[in-house]
Amino acid sequence: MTTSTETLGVESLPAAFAALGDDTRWELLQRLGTAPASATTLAADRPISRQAVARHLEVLREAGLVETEIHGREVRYRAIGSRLSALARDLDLLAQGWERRLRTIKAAAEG
Amino acid sequence: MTTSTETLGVESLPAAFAALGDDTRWELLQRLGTAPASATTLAADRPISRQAVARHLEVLREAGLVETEIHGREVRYRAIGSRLSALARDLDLLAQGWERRLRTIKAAAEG
DNA sequence: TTGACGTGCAATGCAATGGTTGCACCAGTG
DNA sequence: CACTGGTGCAACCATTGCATTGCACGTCAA
Repeated sequence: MTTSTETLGVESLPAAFAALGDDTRWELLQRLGTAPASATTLAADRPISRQAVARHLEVLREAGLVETEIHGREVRYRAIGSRLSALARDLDLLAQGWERRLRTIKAAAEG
Repeated sequence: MTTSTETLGVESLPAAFAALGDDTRWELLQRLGTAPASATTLAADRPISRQAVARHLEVLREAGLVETEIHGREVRYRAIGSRLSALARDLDLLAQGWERRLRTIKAAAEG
């Protein structure tokens, strides 16, 4: 479970995608990929409230895409790159399987 | 735009994820990765109506994840593996960048 | 041509989601 | 201690999204 070749498991993929499928959340995640930050900090240069940001961060955390780090009285969030890598790996594996199978079917249909 | 190394562009990623972030849609997509099928066929062995399935398929089509193929009076949908591959590639690139940057920051903070 | 099947479109109901504000609480700092 | 700043929790509202049913249209087969 700690190797770099681990996968998320097909069951959890939709959940992860649901977390990534919101513009604000995606923007926040990208921002956290730059450097860790707190909900208050993130909300500062954004048109939405601190609570709204915190809610998004919680969703990302539940999806395993972000981790928290206590720093005094503030909670800093950081993106977990390895999770995204695992996601990418799973996707690619699926895609390859489909491509192969469907190519076979298509060839059979045309032949 | 037709090579196997193309990417989707960061802007369209959340949209694609939103399409993938629904359980029913994900299940349908996996089913289409097995073999092409029509909305009616797909709805047959599923607890939801044909119209609901059709709506999901439309979402997937708009996200560029499936393509249609007219066969007589029926519309068959097939999964587009290359799209998923492109998505995987984009994700992996982002993840790598984050991992590298955040590692640097973390090292600086601990040192 | 008639009947049956596959689609598409529209109106509707209900649940989930994303946003807000207000308040209470804890942890550092003067 | 008093104050300030960052969190967390709760109530509430508006919008979106998923599913439904009903109907109309086109197309293939008997």
